[in-house]
Amino acid sequence: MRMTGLFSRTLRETPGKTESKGHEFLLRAGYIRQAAAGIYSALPLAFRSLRKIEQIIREEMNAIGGLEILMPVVNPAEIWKETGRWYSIDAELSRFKDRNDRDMVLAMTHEETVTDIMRDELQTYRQLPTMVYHFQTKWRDDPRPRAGLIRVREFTMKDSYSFDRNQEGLEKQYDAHYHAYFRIFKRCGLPVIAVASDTGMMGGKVSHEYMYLNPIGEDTIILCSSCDYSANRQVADIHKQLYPEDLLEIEEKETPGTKTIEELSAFLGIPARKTAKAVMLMGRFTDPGDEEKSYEKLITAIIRGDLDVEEAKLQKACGALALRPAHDEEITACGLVPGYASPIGARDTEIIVDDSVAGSNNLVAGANKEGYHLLNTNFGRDYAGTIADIASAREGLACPQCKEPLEAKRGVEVGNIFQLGTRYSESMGCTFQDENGKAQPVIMGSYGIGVGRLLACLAEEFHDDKGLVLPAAIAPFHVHIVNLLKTNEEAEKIYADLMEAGLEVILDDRKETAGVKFNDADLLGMPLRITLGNKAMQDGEVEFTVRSSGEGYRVSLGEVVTSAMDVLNR
RNA sequence: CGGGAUGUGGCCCAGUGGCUAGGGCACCUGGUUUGGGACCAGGGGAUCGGAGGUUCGAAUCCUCUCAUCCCGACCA
Repeated sequence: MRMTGLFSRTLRETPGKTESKGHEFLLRAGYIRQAAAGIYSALPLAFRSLRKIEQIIREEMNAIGGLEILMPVVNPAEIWKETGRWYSIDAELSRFKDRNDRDMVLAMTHEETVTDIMRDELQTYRQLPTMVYHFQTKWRDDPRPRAGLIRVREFTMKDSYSFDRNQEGLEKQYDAHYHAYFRIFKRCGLPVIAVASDTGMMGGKVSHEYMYLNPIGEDTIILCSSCDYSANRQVADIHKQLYPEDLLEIEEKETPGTKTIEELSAFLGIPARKTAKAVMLMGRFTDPGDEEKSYEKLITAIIRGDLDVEEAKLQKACGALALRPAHDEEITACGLVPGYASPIGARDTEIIVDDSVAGSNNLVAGANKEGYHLLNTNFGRDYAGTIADIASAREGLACPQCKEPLEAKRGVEVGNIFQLGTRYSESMGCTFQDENGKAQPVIMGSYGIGVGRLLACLAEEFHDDKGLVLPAAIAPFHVHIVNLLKTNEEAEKIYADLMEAGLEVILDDRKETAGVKFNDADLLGMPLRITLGNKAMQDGEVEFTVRSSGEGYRVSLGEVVTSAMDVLNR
C-alpha cells in the first residue's frame, strides 16, 4: 500500500479521552475511529491486523477439528426464551420487534443459535464429536464501555462450540481448546495466563479465562507465587484458619457507636476474626411458577469479621439472578438493624453463612438493637442458614493449595473456555440417539476470543513512547519504506521486489519532510523500516531499522529482500 | 442507574454579556526548503452539541435535553 492512497491520517496530538497508551496510539496512528460509546470502526490498518489475528485463530481452530460457519447477529427471541436467557439477562441483551411485531434479539453470544442448528442436524452418536466456530459481531449493551477497544459494546468474537456424547469427549475438546488458545496467544505475541473463572451467565461448571496481566484490566486475578494456583477473584479460594472452641453462653452487651467491625473490635479489644458480620443484599429471583416473572428477597450473608464477601460467590450460593445493595428500610423490614445486624431474630430473609463462621465459635454479632451486640454467638445453636464459601480472596490471604500468601493482579480477559454440559441442550432439546436408540442430551462446550480486545491488548503490550511496536505476525504490514529521495523511482522498485517476495509493504511516497515520515513510521509500528536516503543510495545501499530494538544498519540494494526476510523471520 | 467532568472548524485548545468567534496543528495555492513533526505569503473550512428562555444584545446567564469521558453499580 502506498501512503498517498491511505486516507486515514495520523494525529500529532493525543485526542482527549484516552485512558491508555495502547488506545492513544491506535487512535493517533489512524488504526481505529470511534463511532459512539463502545462502538468503533476499524480503518485499513486495524482491519489488516484484525484479519491476521483472525487467520491465526482460524488455523488453530481448524487444527483441532473446528468447522467454520457463520451464524446471524439477529436472532428470533423464541430460542432465547427457551433457554430462559430472554428473562434472566437484563438490559445488556438488546431486544426489538420486527415489522411483524415478533420479538427479536441482537445476539450477545451464540449458544442458542448453534444449539438450534444442532438439534435439527444431530441425530446419531455417529455424528459426534463435532465442533463449529465462527467470527461474528456480538452486541452487548454494556452500561459502561471504557478504555478504547478493551471494553466495548459491539465487537467481533471468535466463538466455538463443541458437541459430545459424554463428559469424557467434552473434556477432550475442552483440553484441545485450552492448548489451542495458548498457541493462538503465543503466535500473536501476547503473554497470557489461564485462570479458573466464574461461569456467570453462561452456566455450566468448569471454565477458564485467559488473562493478559496489565493494570488497565478490570478483573482481579489471585495468584500464588509459591505454587501454580491462579483464579479470578470471583471464584478464588482461600485457605481459612478456623477457630473452634467450647460453646459459651450468649450474652447481650452494650456497644455504643460500633457500627463497623473496626470500631467493634477496638471497643471490645478483640481481633476482627472473633466477630461475625452481616452483609445485606437484595437478590432477584425467578418466580418458580412463571419464569417470565421475578421477585426480590433480602439475602443476609454472614462472614467472619476478618474476611469480606465476594458477591459473585454469594450470588451463586443463593441462586439469585442479580444482587444489589439493600436499602435500610428493606433491612429493617426483615428485623435487622443496620450496623448492629445479625441473623438472630431476622425473618423473611435467606441466610448464607460462610464456612469461616460455621467453623469458628463464640463470635460477636449484632443484637439487631441499636448500640448492642451479642457475645458468643454460634452458628447452628443460635441461628440456621446455608453454609457456603462466600469469602473474597485478597492479597496476603493464604493460598488454598500451599497456604503461602496470595498475590493480586489486574488483568484483561482476552479469551475464555466453558464446559457447558447440558445447560443448553436440555433446555432446547438438542439430543442424539445412542447405540441403544435412546435419546441423550448432547454435552456442550463453548469457547470465545475477543478479536478486537486482543488487538487492544497487543497495542498495550507493544509500544514505546513514540508509537506502536507491533510483532510481525499481526502488524498490518511487515515493512515500512520511508523514501527520502526526490523521486519515488528507487522506492517503487524495492516496494515491488519485496511484495514479489511475498512481504506486505507500506510505502511512504508522500511529499513530506523526513521528520514527518519518521515520526509516522514510529507511530504506525511496523517491525521493519527501510529508509532510502541520498547518502546511502550513492553507495548503492538502503538503511534498515528494526522497530523493536532500534537497531539500524545498511544493506546493499541487491540484498534488500533477503535481509528483510531475515529480520522478519527471527 | 447514582456521583463527577466536558461539549467551540478534521485534531488540541483560548474566549465568563458588547465590533465580523480566535490561536496552534491539519487542509488548499504559490514559492523556498529537504535525514527526525520546516519556512514565507495567500486561502478555504464553525449554524459555538440541540431546544427553549432572559436580554437592546448570548459561545458566555437560566431551564430542559442529547452526547462523550471518568468513578461507582454492572459486565461472557
